[in-house]
Amino acid sequence: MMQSRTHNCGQLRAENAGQQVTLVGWMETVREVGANFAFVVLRDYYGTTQVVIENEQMMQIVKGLNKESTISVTGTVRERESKNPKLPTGEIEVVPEKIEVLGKCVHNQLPFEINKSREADENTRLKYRFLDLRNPAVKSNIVLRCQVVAELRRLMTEQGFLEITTPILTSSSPEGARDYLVPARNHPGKFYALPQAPQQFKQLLMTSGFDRYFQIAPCFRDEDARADRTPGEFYQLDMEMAFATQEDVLTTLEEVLVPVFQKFGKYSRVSQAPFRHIPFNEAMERYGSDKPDLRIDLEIQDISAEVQGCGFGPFEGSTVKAVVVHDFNQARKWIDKLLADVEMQTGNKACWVKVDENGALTGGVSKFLGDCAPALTEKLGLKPGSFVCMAAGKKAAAQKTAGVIRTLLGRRIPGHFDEEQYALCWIVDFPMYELGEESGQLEFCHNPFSMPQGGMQALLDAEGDMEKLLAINADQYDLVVNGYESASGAVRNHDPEIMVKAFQMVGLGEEDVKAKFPAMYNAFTYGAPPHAGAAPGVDRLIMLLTGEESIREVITFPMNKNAQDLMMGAPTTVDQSQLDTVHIAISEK
RNA sequence: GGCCCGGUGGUGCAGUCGGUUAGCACGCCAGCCUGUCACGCUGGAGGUCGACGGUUCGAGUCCGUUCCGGGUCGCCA
Repeated sequence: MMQSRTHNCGQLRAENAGQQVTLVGWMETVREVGANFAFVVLRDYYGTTQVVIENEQMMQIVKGLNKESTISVTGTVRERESKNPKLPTGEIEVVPEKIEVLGKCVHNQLPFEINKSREADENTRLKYRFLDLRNPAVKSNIVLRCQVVAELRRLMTEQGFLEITTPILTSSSPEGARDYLVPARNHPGKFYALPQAPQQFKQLLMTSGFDRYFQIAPCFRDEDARADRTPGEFYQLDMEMAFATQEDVLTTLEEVLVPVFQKFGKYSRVSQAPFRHIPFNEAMERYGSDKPDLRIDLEIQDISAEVQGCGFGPFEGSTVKAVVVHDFNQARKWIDKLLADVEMQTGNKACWVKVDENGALTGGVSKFLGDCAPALTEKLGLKPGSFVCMAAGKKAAAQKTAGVIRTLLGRRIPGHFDEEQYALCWIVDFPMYELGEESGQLEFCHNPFSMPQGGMQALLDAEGDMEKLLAINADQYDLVVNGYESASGAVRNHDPEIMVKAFQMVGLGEEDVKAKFPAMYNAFTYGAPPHAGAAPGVDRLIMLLTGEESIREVITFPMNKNAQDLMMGAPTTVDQSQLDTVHIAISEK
């Protein structure tokens, strides 16, 4: 029977000297400094405490154990002869009378050293995640995550929101990401789907009269990973408000998020509410992205008019965007790296010119731009030492490429990136429709749940006029923090007639609405409240708070890029009998 | 699926122009050490250099193919 601990390993101080204590934990290191004389560092969740070994009996026990074994140490607290001011428990040590082995580590060679696990190969870390998490530096992100989630719940609840859980086994939704499917045993050939988001359920809750809903909601999407996007599953602070406007939602979220960034953030500077509102089109023009990093002070300028007719093929008839940096003194090699990185990240080529000491264009594509040099100099405010990086193409491609140029230049050239802060903004007025890249047809830009600005009248006015349709905006908004999309939301379309009309614009009709969203459409015909909501991503929020660049650092048991859980071995094959039960046959190919 | 980067003892890395026995740090093992705390000192074990094929007198190094990982584009209503 294990003896209960009297203290934890982060607790004992000089005033405890003389007390009889029992500590438990992992044997982190053994420093042998003499015959039958050694220091053992005992580690638990709370901290570390030094145990001093002074006799042969204790030495025998310790030497028979591998590091990372769990032990119980009962003994006397003693003030240290040589104190360590760097450690909270550095004033004392425990002189053991009894050491009990609780759980042996039978491996004398660990896959990595616990305190340096962050440097180890990621696959190894993920396979041995339980060891990786013993590292306090790894564990602290998860602890912070728990605290943030608790705080989010507290703040939401304080504002009158109810946390309501919604089904995990539900029906496949026809749009959006790929679904994770679960075969239905009792219904051969039919499938449940895991929810990509509780979108329809929360809107149904609004029609049920729950005024303010939230949920720390698991969401499942079968899409490929990124550094900031875990494959498979992630969590959102999903919320929705009845009889609410866009401003009601934004204000509510500002009241929740500002304190969280202030309390838990790595940086002390946080944008104060109300955050800047940037219309989508303006964001694309000035920053080349709908998730601009406002810590970078560079902006994109349009030089399409200035470079027309200069004779440089790629610029003719194209939209041309430029980012200018003054007092530029990087070498050619640096510029080549920049261009290569832009091409890698966007698939589009960028080009450049510099301004020499006489104010003339030089280098890069300067020989093509001679005729328009005065116009460019005027437009961009060029002066000796200026560097201009340009992107050309269709409007959207040029904007996007220039956006990457802006980010890379801003981060690489000193003086343009004020990193240590949280710069928050709302991107608003997203277009309702867009032209499909492949189809060339009108499509919903984001999702069909959003209310078009101007409602039914706007749709009627624009009907049949592609230009006007493309100009219709939705009451849809994203929260952007330091260049990351951190939340997405909208004022929903709660009116079945407007919903049908909105679908008609993309060549669909009432039957399609009913087929795709049967429950919601039906519910809305029974008197629906206008409602609006949003869903901040929890994982990304924790990433921002901790300053981690990989989302896997803030997930307790993450999968790798290929959506495999290396620790559990998922996904796995299953017995034929299990397959038979759910009516699944595996094809050979 | 495309593109970029990487793969060298348990871990992290170096390895020049293709040339002797593949080097360093940490970890591991043994010995020494009574105040360490990134303990120190001495010695030792541990590697089919991701895999296959090619060029060559000779390949960790060059070429081709392939596998694996990360990043990115597509994708993510």
